[in-house]
Amino acid sequence: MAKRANPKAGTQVTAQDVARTIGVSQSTISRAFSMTASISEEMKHRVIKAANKLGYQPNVIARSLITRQTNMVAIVMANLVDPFYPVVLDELVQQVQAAGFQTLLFVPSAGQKVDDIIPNLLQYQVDAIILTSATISSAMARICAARDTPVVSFNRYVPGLKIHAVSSDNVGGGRQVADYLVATGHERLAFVAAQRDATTNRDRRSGFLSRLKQLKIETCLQEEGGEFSYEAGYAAAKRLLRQAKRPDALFFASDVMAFGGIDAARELGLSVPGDVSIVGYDDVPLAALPSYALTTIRQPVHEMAKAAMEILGLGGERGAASAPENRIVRGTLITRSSTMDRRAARRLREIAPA
Amino acid sequence: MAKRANPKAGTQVTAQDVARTIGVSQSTISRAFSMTASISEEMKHRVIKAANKLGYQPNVIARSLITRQTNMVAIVMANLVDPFYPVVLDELVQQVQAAGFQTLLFVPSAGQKVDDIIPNLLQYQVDAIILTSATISSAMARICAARDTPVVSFNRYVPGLKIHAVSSDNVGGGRQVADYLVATGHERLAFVAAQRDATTNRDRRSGFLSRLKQLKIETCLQEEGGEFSYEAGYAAAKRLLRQAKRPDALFFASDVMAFGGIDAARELGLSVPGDVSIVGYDDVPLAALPSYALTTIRQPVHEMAKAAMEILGLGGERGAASAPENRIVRGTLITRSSTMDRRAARRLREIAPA
DNA sequence: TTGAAAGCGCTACCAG
DNA sequence: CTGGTAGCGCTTTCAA
Repeated sequence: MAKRANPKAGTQVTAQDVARTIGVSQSTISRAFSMTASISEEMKHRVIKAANKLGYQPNVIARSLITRQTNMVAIVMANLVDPFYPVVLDELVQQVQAAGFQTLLFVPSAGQKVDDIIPNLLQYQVDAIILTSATISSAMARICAARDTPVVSFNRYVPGLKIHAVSSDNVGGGRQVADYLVATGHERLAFVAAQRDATTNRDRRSGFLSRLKQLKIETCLQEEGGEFSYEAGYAAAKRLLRQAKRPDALFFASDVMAFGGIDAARELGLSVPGDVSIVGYDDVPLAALPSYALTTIRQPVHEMAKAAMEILGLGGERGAASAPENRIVRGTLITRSSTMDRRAARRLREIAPA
Repeated sequence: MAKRANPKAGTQVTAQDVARTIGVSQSTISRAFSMTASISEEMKHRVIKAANKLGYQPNVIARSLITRQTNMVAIVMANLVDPFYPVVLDELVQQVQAAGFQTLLFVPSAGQKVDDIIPNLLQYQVDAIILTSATISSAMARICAARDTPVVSFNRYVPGLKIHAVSSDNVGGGRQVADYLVATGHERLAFVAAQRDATTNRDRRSGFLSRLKQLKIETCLQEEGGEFSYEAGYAAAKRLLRQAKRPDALFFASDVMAFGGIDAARELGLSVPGDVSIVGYDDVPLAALPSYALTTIRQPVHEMAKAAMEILGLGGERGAASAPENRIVRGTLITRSSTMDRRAARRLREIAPA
């Protein structure tokens, strides 16, 4: 017989204890804490009272062993530094909790591959996995599928990979920016890219460039930022703005990059938007502050999180989608004072030249 | 007999399955995945090979039922909006993971009391609880104590409450700011407070004010911000800076408040630091950017997290502290260009008056 | 070193 | 509606 091996043993009040004190069976205690089981109101009250007196709380770990549901959702956050991600995490966690689930958070440490941590999460028998800006191998996707653990990739997708994905309409966002900058009379445009392989980066860029081509705008410089970071945006902007024929509008792959771009421009003695317009992507909280007042595409984080929950079967009607779904939610252009209408300025100059 | 009630059943490969395929007992499989149990190298290899082929992964949920250790640490984050908290969360999660634990994250939704969610976490049998900028009642503290679940309050403490606490030296930080502002020739100082009951707010303020008194500086305005928010800082600064005899230095209870203060000053046509010096508290990443370049007290987040882990017994040597510990880590003054030396400026004016 | 068996705390089935 | 009982997948004695 297994005798109390652990010093902590005995600390916990079990259903058995409650059962004994009021002289009923342990099953009855279980029923009192179940929504579905049938139990008389009177008995339920007796149980609850005794439970409270003893400080009994059902052990959900033991429960999950039988129900095969831990009610835990794993969230893998590849990045917490970019201010966009706290927003995403907040939204995700709120919705997970609202659906009655707990969040098991994992932040890969530097150099740790997401593939390596999935088995860990699986061992914890999580009911679903949400990957933000991270990807897994198709082998790992298969392992998750074999265990019936749905996986959704948030803010990124991998064509051909058989997991669900939710992202905002990055191609459409790029197009919106192109339309807007052209409509406001910008003539020498530039796109500052981030990680080559990130779908967010690729789609924003291709939407932007293809629309410019449609609009017969020929001059679009492209600069590799390398990363979605302030420093990358800063360095790229410096390079672009020091050119002889410098661009009159810079579109950055993300807001933080754009912040770097604005600071770089100011450091060069250029006015934003007077000399150069700056556009970002995400609409992080900082973009709204007067110091940057950044024109940007707002990512519909709330809707994206909702879509993720639905796909995972944690939303309204339960039951995860079986075929890999790829949901795309449309963003909105938010215009602030990091951009301006150059036609008006030009007209003004024509009427009253300096 | 309980027959597979759940549709998901059968999906999982169990130790029993592995045992059958290589014709050994299930206990042997268990031993192969245990550090301590004695098993021959050869057998271990056989087991691991078979396990890999079948895709077997131990079910840690089942394990924890016996070991009474889930290896999960609950982190309660009252706030993810203030940019200081993502930094804290990142650090905390990294250290929790490095110690071999998983993070169960809880973000109270608007209006949700922390006391109400603790039972939830306890049901998940977490091994420890970390509360950031949140407090629980002494009744709840007692419940946790009765279950031997250590609780540490991070960046806040409640005198008299019997839980562990880790914070930075907020009194000392306030003092450092006072010393610095006085030494650099500021004469009309102001402190912008946040939540009255927050120990962070109280201590920073009392350190600041008491040192000023020691230094025989009489004029220190105090303004209630109300909250640790950009808007609160902005509004408070507007009120202070519109006064006839306006202050020449503002010390805000936090960085985000200070950002609001800087923007307010600029909106009023005042130069920072030319007309007014601004000091914050926390040293969030944004404080380092040129647009704000905020002088502030850097909170030693890494050291604070380390202290929390030690107290909880998750650090180097295991074993939680039994008596409530209150650890205080010292911060550092980081001077940037939101403040200036007014003595130099004054001397200059005396030599060559405008 | 290995196998057999008990049981962690709970749910789910079966009778009554 | 309630009690009895069989296990969820695992660790841990105890014997061999």
